[in-house]
Parts: sequence; structure tokens; C-alpha cells
Amino acid sequence: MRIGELAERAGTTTRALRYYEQLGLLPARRAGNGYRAYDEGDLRLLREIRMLQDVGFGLEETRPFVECLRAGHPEGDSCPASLEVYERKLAELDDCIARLRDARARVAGQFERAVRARDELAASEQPPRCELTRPTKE
Amino acid sequence: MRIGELAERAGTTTRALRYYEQLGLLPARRAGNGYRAYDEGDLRLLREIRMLQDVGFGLEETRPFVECLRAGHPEGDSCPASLEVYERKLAELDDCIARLRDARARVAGQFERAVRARDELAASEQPPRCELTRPTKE
DNA sequence: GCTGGCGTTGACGCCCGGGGGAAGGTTTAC
DNA sequence: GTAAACCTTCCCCCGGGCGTCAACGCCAGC
Repeated sequence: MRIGELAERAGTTTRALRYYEQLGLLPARRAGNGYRAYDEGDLRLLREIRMLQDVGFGLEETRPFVECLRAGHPEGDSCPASLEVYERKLAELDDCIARLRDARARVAGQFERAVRARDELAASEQPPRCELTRPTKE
Repeated sequence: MRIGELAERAGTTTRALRYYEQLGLLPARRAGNGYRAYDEGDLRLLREIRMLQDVGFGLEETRPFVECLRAGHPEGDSCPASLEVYERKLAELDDCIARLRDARARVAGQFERAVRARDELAASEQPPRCELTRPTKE
């Protein structure tokens, strides 16, 4: 299989495949004419890469999974190195979520304070119209 | 006050101040010699900018707050435009947090599945040593 | 009058990942 | 024979927020 076919079957581009090869992530054998030659195993590796990217992994983070598959394991995450990446990613996500929640809390605090200040200002400038003092219309 | 002093008092750099001016965020009057001239009000604006940046606002998002202060309001968030930015930011943060949580859940699912697969494999390859069959040492 | 420390403008660099796109040359396929 | 697919190499880009020169002007002290 040549690069165009592989790209199409994996739903990516030839440009991306050359880039992965440049990273050493998905090296290709070469046919006599210099064309890159791929097989079904490479398709499997590529699908693993794309799947992990969809979940938010960077290309470097997919490397252990790819190498695990290439080493003959049934799944990309059958190796300890892959599990470590999972754990690191979970920690990273937790950290990021925590920081965002903290930021959210700070912004929400500011927002509520500002809203209260605005309401108090409005109340002092324009005293509330009481139903008992002005019972009827408008 | 000149640019160096303002930068130091606000804990930033002259480069940043020129950049803010370039954005129209913090325009400066000019002294006769062409030097930028700032006053205490500018320091206040600048502190507002830096405070918002610390909470995660981009420079453009600080603009309504700065203009609110410049319009003579007591706080940067005394204006409706600022409150809208707060609300937009809160929504943005909520969205981001939700997406991260989703990603985290997916990764966690993969991780747990992989760990179970590993444990089952280990159990099948090497049957558990039972206390009753091998009660003593090692 | 000279050094040093401020200031001015403008322009380029950078960081980060993940490629996009074009130029210029083979090889293959119909 | 020619179009499509492939090869390599190269630069570009996206956003934000500045850093870092370069080349020059202004002012104080000695």
C-alpha cells in the first residue's frame, strides 16, 4: 500500500503521514522506486495514533502505544509505558481542571460582587417604589 | 511619571506598556521631549489589567474594564460591558471544564480497561499462588 | 564633552504543535 | 502522452504576549 491509499483509509493526509515518519513515529519501508510502502499493521498503528489524538493526546504521547503495538502486543495500551502515559495524562487533566475551576470561582466571585454593587447603587439612587405608597398603575 | 517607573510600580516591563499602548489599551500622553507621561490613574488602569490577566483574561477582554474606569466609574466592573465579559468568561470556562472532564472520563475508561486486561492476562499466565497449597516462605 | 542610563521607534524572534502548501523533479497508470 | 500520484525541501501559519536587538534622542552628573 502506498501513502495515498493509507492516508485515505485512515482518514488523514499524506502530509501528516510524512510528518509522522519525520518524527520517527511511523517509519515506512521503501519500494524500489523510492515510494513509501505500508501494510495493514501500519494502518493499525495509524489508527491507534488517530484514536489517541481524538482523546487529546499529543503525538509524542502516542509513541509508547505505537511502539507497544509494534512490539507485537495485542493492544497499544498493553505495555507499562502506555499505562504510565495514561496516568500522566489523567494527572495533567486533573491539574488543568482544578486550575480552571479555581479561575472560575475567582471570576464568579468578582462577578457576584460587581452585580451586588450595581444593585445597591441602583437601590440607593432610585428608592424602591413600594406597593403601599403607590398602589396603582405604571 | 515615566514609563520605567510605571512599569516598576506595576510589576511589569516597559515593553509590555508600549505594547498596551499599541493596542490602544493604555494610551499615554507625551511630555515635551516625546517621553510617555503617566499618572496615578494610569497606574490604576494598569493594575486592573494585570489583575484580570492573573485571573486568565486576555488583553482584549480587559478593555471594557479599562474603559469603564477611564469613564470615571469607581470600579472596572461597574459597567454592563464588563459584566458581559464576566458572563462570557464564565461560560467559556464552563465549556472548557466540561470538555476536559469529558476527555478525562474517556481516558480514565481506557485506562481502567487496559489495567483490567493486564491483570486478567497476568492471572491467566501465572495462576495465583494459593496460601493453602504453598503456605510457607518466599 | 563624555559616559551612562533613561527614553523613542521599528522590526524580527519565539514558543507550541501539527501539519498546509508550493516548487521542482520522478514514476506510475490509463 | 499526459495526468495523477509520488518524491524532497523549503517556508508558512495560528495566537498571545511580549523579548530582544538596532539605531537613535534626551538629560544628569563629573
